Amino acid sequence: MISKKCKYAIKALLYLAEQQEDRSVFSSEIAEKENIPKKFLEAILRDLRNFQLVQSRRGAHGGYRLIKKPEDITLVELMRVMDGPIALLPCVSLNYYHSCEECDEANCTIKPAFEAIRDQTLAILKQTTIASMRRDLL
Amino acid sequence: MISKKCKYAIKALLYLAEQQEDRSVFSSEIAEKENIPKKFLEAILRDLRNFQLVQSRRGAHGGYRLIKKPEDITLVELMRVMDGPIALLPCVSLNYYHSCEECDEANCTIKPAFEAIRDQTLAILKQTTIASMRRDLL
DNA sequence: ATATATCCCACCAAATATATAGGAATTATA
DNA sequence: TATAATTCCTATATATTTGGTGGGATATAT
Repeated sequence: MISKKCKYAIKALLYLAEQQEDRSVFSSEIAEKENIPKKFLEAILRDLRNFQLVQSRRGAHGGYRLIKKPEDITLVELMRVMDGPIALLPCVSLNYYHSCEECDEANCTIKPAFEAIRDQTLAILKQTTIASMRRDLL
Repeated sequence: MISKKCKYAIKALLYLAEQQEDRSVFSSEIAEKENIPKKFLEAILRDLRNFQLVQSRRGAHGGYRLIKKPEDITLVELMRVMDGPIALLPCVSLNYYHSCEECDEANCTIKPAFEAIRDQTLAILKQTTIASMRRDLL
């Protein structure tokens, strides 16, 4: 399962992707339209800004807009920054590796299987982008 | 990520699969060899027994043994009983479906993408079995 | 100035993950 | 039949993660 945080992030990005070019959107508008708790969404948008996916502007007429092309925002990237590793075991994670502690990694019997699963999972998740999920283009 | 519970379950089943036919193994032996907390492992083995994967016997000369063929124990089955849904969203889960509450499911824009991901993920996880992970057969 | 938005920090409750403790029930065997 | 060894069961403990909320500082347009 992805976290609600990640799901909200996807929905927020989709909402931004569906706007006219150069239109900024308030977090309150996204929160209302997508049914996302306002304060929680603010924190998520801040994250998305820190990860260089959206741009923000304060004050009256402020808001958020995409700064990365929807077709370049992959689900795998989003899941990694919001939820962490894609891999099913810490010891086979490409971006969040750490040892399993309780097992002898060199002789770990389940590692090869989980590496294969990781690679196949990554292939799937890289295909899905914000652009590919746009409701108005389905 | 899978939980430690699920990882321990996989390792315990693998250990059992590697024994001579009809040899029962104590939980204490598995715990020691696989570096799994003893009491935690007991609870996991009880679960595995309830799910009809292993058979247990009490008292002296008791222990556990597999009652399902290693090639018939798939990772997908194990992950489901230990950790719950495979799907990334509750609304696309085949075995643990529940609605997302905050969204209008009929018009949900991200659902189709996550259904596709679910199907591809299931295909991968069904291929991996306890038999396919046996260290002595690699 | 004022209204409006984002930004930031601290906190919080509930759920989940990861166990541990203590002892009851069962079984083989001396 | 006493004993030792093992599983079985319930309750409890602790840490981490998840999913938020509150208050107010900061920036911006008018």
